[in-house]
Amino acid sequence: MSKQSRMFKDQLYEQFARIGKALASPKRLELLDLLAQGERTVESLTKEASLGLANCSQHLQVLREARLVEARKEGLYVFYRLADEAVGGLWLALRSLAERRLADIQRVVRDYFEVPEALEPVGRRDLLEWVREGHVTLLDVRPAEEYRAGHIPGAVSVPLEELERRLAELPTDQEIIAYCRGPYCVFAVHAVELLRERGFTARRFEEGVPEWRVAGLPVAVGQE
Amino acid sequence: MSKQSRMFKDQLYEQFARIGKALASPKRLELLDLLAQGERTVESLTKEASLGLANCSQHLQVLREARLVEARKEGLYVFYRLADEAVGGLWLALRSLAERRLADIQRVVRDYFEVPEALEPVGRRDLLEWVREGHVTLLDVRPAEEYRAGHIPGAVSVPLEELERRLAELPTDQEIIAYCRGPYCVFAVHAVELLRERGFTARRFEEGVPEWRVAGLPVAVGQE
DNA sequence: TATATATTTAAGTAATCAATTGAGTACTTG
DNA sequence: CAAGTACTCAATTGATTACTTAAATATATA
Repeated sequence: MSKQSRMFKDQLYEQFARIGKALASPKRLELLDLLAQGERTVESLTKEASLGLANCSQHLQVLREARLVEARKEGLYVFYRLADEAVGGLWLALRSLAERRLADIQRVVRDYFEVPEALEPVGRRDLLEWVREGHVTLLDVRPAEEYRAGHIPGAVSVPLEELERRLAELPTDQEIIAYCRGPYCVFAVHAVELLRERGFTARRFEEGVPEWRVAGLPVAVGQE
Repeated sequence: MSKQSRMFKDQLYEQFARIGKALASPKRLELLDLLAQGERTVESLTKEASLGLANCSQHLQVLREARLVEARKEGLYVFYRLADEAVGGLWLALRSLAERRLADIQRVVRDYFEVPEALEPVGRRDLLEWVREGHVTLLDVRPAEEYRAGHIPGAVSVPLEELERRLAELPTDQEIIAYCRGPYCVFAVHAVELLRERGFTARRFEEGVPEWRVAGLPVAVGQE
């Protein structure tokens, strides 16, 4: 092989590896996962991911240099967001490959979730239809900010924190389907537990908005 | 957030990062790219990727620990292959995101390829049909081994190395479409150059078998 | 059984990376 | 303009990583 051709390949794969390197840290993946819910400030990411502020900022720089995220400044705050819908897609592809191939993940999840729930998985199309026809109430239990950044059409926002004192708003004669950030988020699990304790019929929808978006389904933004 | 929940998340993202870390080295990405063409021995990967033998073996171990590749032993040789079709998919997703977001890639490619070719891109479905109806000759110019491991249905194998002395086998009254490993492989570019010099009508199809496979299109295996 | 080949493993070194600390910058509010 | 807040930058630490060389293992062949 020619020296030139080797140089070309080295440069090329070096570039591809910029993305790979950005994906090589658990904390950066957690940040990407959070950003897949919508844009957030550094401070809020810091708290949610249990990072030091400087450390978080540096991880975000790494993601930015790989062009996976972008930032905008508004007053004191810097809001970071995914640079492209395909970034969320890549993250989900990585996650789904890991789920399938790494037995340790299933072990970790089982140890923590231990929720046999036994709910038949809800299909996405079915869900949309049920909601549109008013047969079920779809509950988004994430923080209100994330709901505003994007939610499943027809969903009602009741953040987990407010759920207990807003139970009166919910129907007792209809099934409630709760969702949150995705399969590894516990918000919806807790919501379903609470709802069942209080006599509601409730179950969990395991997917989140990023999965929904990547599947090409409509995502609503803004207030209810 | 509870300490337990933090521990869960740390363990979970740690697992996802196993895949990310495996993708964090240019040489490993090059190995994945080669393996996407079909299984290969360590020695052959070593040469193709310009690596030291021990170094190559170690990179392959890293990929194996991330469960991205698998190995089988046959006599003296160890053959590595992608562990799962989704691994090829993930690699192509990463590559395509990089192509779109990293301006440096376009620069590197332009500097090296400088082939204005001006060929209208051939659609995949069209290509299949033309080949089936005998309107064009589809030429696979990769090493014969890679052809056997998987090729576009209807393609004829003439490795670039053998092309010059096998020109007589090719039609002069029909367009020849050459393809190789994918958009960054130069085999097909050189093949088209040679063919045109010798009076054939030829152009390049930029995709390779991995792209074809991931798109869900049929891939033929074995001899012609 | 001796020898050759393909691969892995071990040990060592230089480079890179994650996280922390403390200082510095940019912006807002009183 | 002074004080506070959000964020970034620089310097340091310890840990991980890439690559090399040399030795070890496994299989085939003479």
